[in-house]
Amino acid sequence: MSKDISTRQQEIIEASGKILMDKGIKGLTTKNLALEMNFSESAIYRHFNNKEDIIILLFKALATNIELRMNEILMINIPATAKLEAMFASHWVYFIKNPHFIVAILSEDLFFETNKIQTELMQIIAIKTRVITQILEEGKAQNEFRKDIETQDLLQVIMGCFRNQMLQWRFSGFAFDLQTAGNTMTQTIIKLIKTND
Amino acid sequence: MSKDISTRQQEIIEASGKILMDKGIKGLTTKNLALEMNFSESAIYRHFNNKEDIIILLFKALATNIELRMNEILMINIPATAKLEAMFASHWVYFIKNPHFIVAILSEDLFFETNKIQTELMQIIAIKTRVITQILEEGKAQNEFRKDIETQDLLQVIMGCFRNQMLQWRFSGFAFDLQTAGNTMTQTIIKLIKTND
DNA sequence: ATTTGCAGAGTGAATACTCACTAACATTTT
DNA sequence: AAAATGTTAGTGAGTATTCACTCTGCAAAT
Repeated sequence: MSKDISTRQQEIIEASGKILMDKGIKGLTTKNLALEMNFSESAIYRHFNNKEDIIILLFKALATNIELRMNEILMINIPATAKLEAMFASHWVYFIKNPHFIVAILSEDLFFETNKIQTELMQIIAIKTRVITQILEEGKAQNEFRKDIETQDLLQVIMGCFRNQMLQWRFSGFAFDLQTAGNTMTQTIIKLIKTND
Repeated sequence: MSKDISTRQQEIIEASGKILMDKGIKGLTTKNLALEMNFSESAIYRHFNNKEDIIILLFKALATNIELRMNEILMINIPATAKLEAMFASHWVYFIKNPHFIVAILSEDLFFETNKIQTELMQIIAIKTRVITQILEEGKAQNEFRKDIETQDLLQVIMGCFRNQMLQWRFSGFAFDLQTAGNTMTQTIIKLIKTND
């Protein structure tokens, strides 16, 4: 139960990511994992106690990355609107590079698989909630965003739109340009929530 | 391959619904289904060719119901805003009564299971798209909704918010009052998309 | 000499589905 | 009315397959 991730563990969660992309959550089996790693099924258990731990490490990597990127954006001294744009843009870039995370994060079935996984996914949602809430409050304070709607409610709209965008991309088989579609969505949201001129 | 649904088939898809609620999509096995029906596993196959057909019939029932309810709302002679409210309200009532459909509809894994199921789910999305688009266009024509955002983009926002609301309800274990939360969400959306006074 | 990384063969449990057969009932023929 | 025939809805045992995971042993690195 060491906390450091070995290179082999890293390789295994990368292979898991590749499988998620190619065959979806149902394809993420020990057999396919061994096949992808070019070693036997039993070799997996030299590096992980069980399959759940692999998935948890995968989510931990995502959570760490999101937290890092988001905190960076929060610290820059720019208007809230620009922060919102930067936040979305950062996500599109990251998910285009790592689309397997979308497969994992959108799987409701995975969410209900075990308590540990559920906790890990909640953690990611909590991070996003915190960041968006902060940006919204900031924007309201600076008179960038309308104040006639509760921050809580605006948050739901933004989270919903974001998830919907990812879902559509995944359903399309990652066919369309997420960056373009994502930016359109971002501008739509900004139009909706900004103060009236 | 008769088109009419027998009472026994009806009972089976109802049992499927109950299982979806109690044990989620992973619990929907032939074993559990037989247990719920108080007969043997093999008896299932007297009424359905395979498990897929059960799920498809389940979705067909949902699609038929949505289409019926939505068309009814579209025909009433009320403002587009009221239609949007009525549409959402109708959904909350229906899903509170039939929460198992939420489990089914939110399962991405089910979506990617087979082509037939995918087609069936797409059908439901298509119906919703058509209805919301029509309401939005109507609202724009009547100067109820803002015209500076493409209908297509507003549609995405609404669909995203709706799905998000259902997802939260499901994640909470159907704990909170969907009607109250749903109405708040509806009012938020209306505030966002209505023309400025 | 011990640990590490792996292979190979295996485990039990679960999965959807099939098979031969049966009891109860309905319809048709005698 | 009685017998023959067919249908419907069920059983219980069994199928092949897949799943996550384990046990034993071996070779190479430390």
